Amino acid sequence: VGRIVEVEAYIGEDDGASHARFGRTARNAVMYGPPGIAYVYRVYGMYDCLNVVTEPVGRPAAVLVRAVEPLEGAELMRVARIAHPRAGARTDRLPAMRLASGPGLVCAAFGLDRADTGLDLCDASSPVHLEVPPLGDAPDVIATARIGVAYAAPPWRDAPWRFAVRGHPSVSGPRAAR
DNA sequence: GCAAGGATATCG
DNA sequence: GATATCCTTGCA
Repeated sequence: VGRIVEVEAYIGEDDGASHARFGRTARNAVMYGPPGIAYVYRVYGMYDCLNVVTEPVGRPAAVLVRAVEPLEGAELMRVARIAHPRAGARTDRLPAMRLASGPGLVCAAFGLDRADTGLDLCDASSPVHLEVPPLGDAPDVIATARIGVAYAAPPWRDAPWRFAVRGHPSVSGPRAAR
């Protein structure tokens, strides 16, 4: 169990940073389907990234889950991280708060891969699903440009569609960027 | 600062 | 069918 603390939004074929920018393909087809479904893709040949499809059928969009704060089962996440082919030599000593601090690490920690594309994340009987957290203090959320989309033309490259809990230790990237 | 590593989309 | 590129990470 974890709390999502960092995400990025990708919306429409117009979005020059989205996988849907070339239109519908075999890889991104699920983005055109109903919302609430998992879209897991592989990047750089070694990491898988979890997205939640959004928007009604026919409108390709998704939210990339970039970082999660472990709430329960952190040591199981660590085991899953160590089992990943790209695990580092220090994964066994990582602070629990950093076990899912990056889009590739979220999937590694939760044991997700591309085969999980299509899962209904709104179904509590699904192997992985979303829950609405208890109502509490409103988190302090910052908005920045999305990571790793330098290839996109403005305004998509600079659109402030990355959202993160300000100063949260589980947010991805170097401490200075959090 | 950069290599690893393979799928993806596009080009020939 | 070949090739440039990629919504990243861990180590030098």
